[in-house]
Amino acid sequence: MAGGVKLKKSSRKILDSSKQRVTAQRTLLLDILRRDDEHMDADELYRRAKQKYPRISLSTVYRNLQLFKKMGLIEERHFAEEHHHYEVKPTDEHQHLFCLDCGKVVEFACPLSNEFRRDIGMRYGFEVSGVEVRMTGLCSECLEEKDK
Amino acid sequence: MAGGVKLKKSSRKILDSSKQRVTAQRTLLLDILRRDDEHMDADELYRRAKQKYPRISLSTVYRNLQLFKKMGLIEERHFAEEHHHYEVKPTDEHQHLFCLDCGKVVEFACPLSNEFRRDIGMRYGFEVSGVEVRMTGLCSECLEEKDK
DNA sequence: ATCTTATTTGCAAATGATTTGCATTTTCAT
DNA sequence: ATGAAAATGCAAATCATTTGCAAATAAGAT
Repeated sequence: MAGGVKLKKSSRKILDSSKQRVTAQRTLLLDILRRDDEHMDADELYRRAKQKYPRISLSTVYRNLQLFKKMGLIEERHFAEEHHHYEVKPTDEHQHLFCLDCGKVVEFACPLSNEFRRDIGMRYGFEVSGVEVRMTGLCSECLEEKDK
Repeated sequence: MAGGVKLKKSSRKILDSSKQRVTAQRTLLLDILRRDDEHMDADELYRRAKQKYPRISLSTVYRNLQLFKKMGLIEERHFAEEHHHYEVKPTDEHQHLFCLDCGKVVEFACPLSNEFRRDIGMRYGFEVSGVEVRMTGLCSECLEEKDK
């Protein structure tokens, strides 16, 4: 198996079929985001992109993040820090739980959120398009750590 | 009834009894936050404080917001923007719904969140201390606006 | 009421994340 | 292949927030 990790559809194709210009940098960035799907921040993405394409600039990273966001490919998350994190738009909705001590982020499914969305939307006359649930606390490891 | 708007307990007392130094600036800032309880950002708080105390500096605002946060008096909200909003810690938990078009923020009660918190905490071995639900969408007015 | 010292303040400069202007390069439809 | 429109890299700008430092002030001891 030559090549690398597989992606269902090549990032090139995604870009091409949404009539966005296909540049090496843009394709690479989308590849990384789709392959290493974590909660990456702009700088981390930049560092990873540089490994393959050392001349890439941070502005290009930011500009493409904006584009992917507009295209609906990724979502921007506002965690407790001052910078943002991005993740490929999940087909299966999931929410975040994170540890205030070690910063670990756990994703969890939240089947209630749809029901919920409808209920709240109705009540306030909103057409709700997104639900985000963030829980914070201490993970088991950090709790143990504390008990010492 | 002379004076102004009433606060259950004076901000001065709150500060004093938690052995924080009571300065004019600090008291004023806490007063404003408690009185005009909205989702204020640092700059808005600064502007309002300057009306009473024109010499106050923005750093003082930021430094005291940090302090109030540590004291558990206020909470920092990370909305979609690049700056933060603050609100007096609500005794009754509530969540946020907001309009992507006009920016309006609606608070709603979310009785489910406690049930929820326990369930998720259990499942992942977390001791969950905070739940935040953010819904985004379009409010009725902006929806109408669109239909024109 | 005054002295003493640690804290807080205001200001200006620093920082960190993100954006922008511009000259150059690249893509893509012709 | 050619040219207009869009994307890139770089450096400088911007925006929110933080920090260093000297001067001002609060609170406890005298």
